[in-house]
Amino acid sequence: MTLTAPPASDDSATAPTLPRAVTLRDVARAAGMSASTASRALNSTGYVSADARARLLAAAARLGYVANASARTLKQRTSRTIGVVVSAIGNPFYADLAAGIEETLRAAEYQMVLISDNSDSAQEIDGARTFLAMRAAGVIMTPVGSDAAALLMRHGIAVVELDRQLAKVPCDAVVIDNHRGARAATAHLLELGHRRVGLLAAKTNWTSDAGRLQGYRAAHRAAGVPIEPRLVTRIAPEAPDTVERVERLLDERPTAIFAANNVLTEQVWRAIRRRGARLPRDVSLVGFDDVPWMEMVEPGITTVGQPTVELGRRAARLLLLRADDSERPPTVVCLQPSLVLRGSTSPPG
Amino acid sequence: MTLTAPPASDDSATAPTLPRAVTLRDVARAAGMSASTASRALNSTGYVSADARARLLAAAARLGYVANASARTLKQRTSRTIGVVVSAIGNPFYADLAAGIEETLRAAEYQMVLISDNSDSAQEIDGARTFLAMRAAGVIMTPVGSDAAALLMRHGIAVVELDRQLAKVPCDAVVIDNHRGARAATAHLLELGHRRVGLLAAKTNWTSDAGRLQGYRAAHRAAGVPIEPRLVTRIAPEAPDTVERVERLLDERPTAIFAANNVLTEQVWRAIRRRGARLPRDVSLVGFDDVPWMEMVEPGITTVGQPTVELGRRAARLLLLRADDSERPPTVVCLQPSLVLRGSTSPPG
DNA sequence: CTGTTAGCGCTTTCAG
DNA sequence: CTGAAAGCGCTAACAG
Repeated sequence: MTLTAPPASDDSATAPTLPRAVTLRDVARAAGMSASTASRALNSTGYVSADARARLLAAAARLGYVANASARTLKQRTSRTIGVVVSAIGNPFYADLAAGIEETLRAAEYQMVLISDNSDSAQEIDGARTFLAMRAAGVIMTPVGSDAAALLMRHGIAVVELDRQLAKVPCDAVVIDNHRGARAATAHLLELGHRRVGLLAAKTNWTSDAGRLQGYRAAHRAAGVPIEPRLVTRIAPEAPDTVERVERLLDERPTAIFAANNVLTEQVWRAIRRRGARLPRDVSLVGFDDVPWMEMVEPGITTVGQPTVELGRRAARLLLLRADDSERPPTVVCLQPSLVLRGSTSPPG
Repeated sequence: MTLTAPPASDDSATAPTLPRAVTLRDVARAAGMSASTASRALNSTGYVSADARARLLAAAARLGYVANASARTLKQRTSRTIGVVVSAIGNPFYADLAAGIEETLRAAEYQMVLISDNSDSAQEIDGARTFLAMRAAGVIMTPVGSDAAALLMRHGIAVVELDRQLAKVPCDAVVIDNHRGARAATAHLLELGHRRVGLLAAKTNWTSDAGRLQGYRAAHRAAGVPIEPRLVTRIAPEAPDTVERVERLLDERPTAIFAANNVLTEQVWRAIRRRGARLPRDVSLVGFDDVPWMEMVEPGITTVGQPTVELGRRAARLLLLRADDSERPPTVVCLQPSLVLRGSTSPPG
C-alpha cells in the first residue's frame, strides 16, 4: 500500500473501483521478474531462486493477486472444477449426496458446481453442455436419461453415475444395493404376517426403482406369497395426480405398505394421517431413505437407511481416482443399506 | 453422422476418444467461413447472411460444437457464472435458499456455483477467492464474516448478502424482518400468560440473531415483563456442548421456550422428548424457520415461518438487476415472516 | 456482409 | 535459474 511514488502511482489507490484486475505480469513487474518466473514461483513448479520466489510471493500478496482461472483453464485445457447434477436439491437425500461430494472435493482442492435438473432430461443435457463448456475435470450425476452421460464421455469428460446407473457405455458408478434393501423391507413385513403388502414406487426407468421393485417381488417369491397386482402402484416423480394415486392404493386396504423413496413415504404418511388411520395398528409402513423426520414423528418410521453422505463421498473419490488414471477400468461401488426398525411396523391388526 | 467421405473423414469416427475438442475454427472451416463469422452466427450478434448462418449452424450441430467457456470468459472478462456460498447445504433452510436462487438464475441463463462454508470464515474467504478466480458475474452469500464480501467488492464483483447483513460497505441484501418475527413469537407466548420464556439463540455476530434477540426483548418490554437473564442461552453454531447447554436451559424450568432457528428448535424438541415432558402441557415451544418436520410431529410446532425459497429468488433477482446497472444504489429487501400457529403452544399448565 | 488482426492472462517449451 | 516466445479458443474492432 505504501509505495514509492505517491501521486503518479499506477496502483489501486487511484480509483475506488479498480479498472483492471491485477495480472501475473503485474506482480512480475512489481518484483522485477518475468511472468514465467512468477508463474513458476506462485505454482511452485520448476526452478526459482529462493530470493526471487520470496519477492514474487510478497508482491502477489501485496497486490492481492488472484490467478485468472479462465486463462489457466484455457491454457491447460482442463479445470479444477467438477460438475454435479442432482435431481432436486431441495430433497434432503440429494442435498446429503451433494454434501458428501463437496466435502471430498474440497479436501482435494476441487470446486463443485452444482446443478439441479428437476428430474428432467432436457435440463440434464443442458447441464452436461454447461460442464462441457467449462471443461470440467469430471461430472457426477444422478442420471435421468442416458444421453447426458454419453455426450460428456464422447467429449472425453469423466462421468460417475450416482444412486443409479443409466449410461449405455461402461462408466464408474456408486449405488446402493436396492434389491437387497427392498427385499429386506418387504420380508420384514411378510415375516410379521402381512399378506397384502402394497408397493408404492417411482415410475422411472432408473435402476434404483427397478431394483426396489424386484426386491419386493423376490421377497414375496421367497415367502411363497403371491403378489396382488392392484397393490402395486407406480407414480412418476412430480406427477400431478400423486395424491389421488396414493389414496387409491390405500383404498385397496393393504395391511402394510412399502414406499420406495422418501418422497413417496411422506406422501403415504400424510394420506394415512388424513384418514385418521393409526400407524401401525391400521396399517404398517416401511420407507426408503432415512430422512430426519422419520425418526421424529410418532411412531417413528421403519425404513431402509442409506449411507447417503458416504455415497456422495465415494462418488467423488471415484472421480478423483479416474482423474489420476483415465485408463482404469470402470468400477461400480455398491454400498449396503440397512433396515432401521421403528414403530411403524407390527403384525397386522 | 453420415458424411460424404467414409474413410478419410477428419471427424470423430477416427478414434473413440477424440484428441482435441472441436473449436470455432473447426466449424468455420467445415462451413468454408472464417472464425469471426462463425462467432457472429452462433451468437446471433452482428451481420451474417442467412445462407452463411445456416451452413455454420449446421456445421456446429454436425460436429457437436460446444463453445469453450474459458476462452469466452477470458476474452470478455466476465462469465455467466454466479457464485453462491451458504453456511450448510445440508440444512433445509439453506437448501431452499439455493433452490430459489438456482431457479431464478437458470431462467436468466446463468450458472450457479454452490459452495458450503460450514459457518467458517476461513472457508468463506476461500470461496470468495474461488469466485474471484472464476471472474464470477456476482456472488450471493449468507455471510459469516465481513472480509469475504469486502474482498469481492474491492475487486469489482457484485455481492448480495442473504439472510443477514455483515458487510461494512454498503451492499445489496435480502433479509427477513427478524425483529418482528421474534417479537411476534415472544408476544404470542406472553399473551398466553407465560412469564418465564426461555430464549435459545445462536451466538454469532449476525444481524439475524441480533434482530431475534432484540425482538424477544422488545416483546417483553412491551408486555412489561422483566427478562430473567438465566433464561437466555446463546450457543455458537456447531458448539460441542450444545446438548448440555440446552439441558441446562430446561433445568431452569421455563414455562415456554423460543428457539431462534431451526437447528436449535430441533435440539430443544429432542431434549424435551428425552425428558418425557409433554408439549405444550409441560412447556410451550415456538421455533424459527418452518421446516417440514415441524408440521409432521405431534403436536405440530408453532413457528416463525420464512418465505425461504422466495428469499433466494429475490437475492438472485437483485444480483441480476445489478448486472444490468452497476451504479444502482445498494438496496436491501426485507421480507416479512409470519407466525404459524400449531399445537406446541398453550397457556402455562 | 466477411475476413484479418490483435489480444484476453496464463503456462510451457526452449534457449540462454 | 531465468526470460522470450508461442499459443490455448474466443471475440471485437476495423478494414475491405
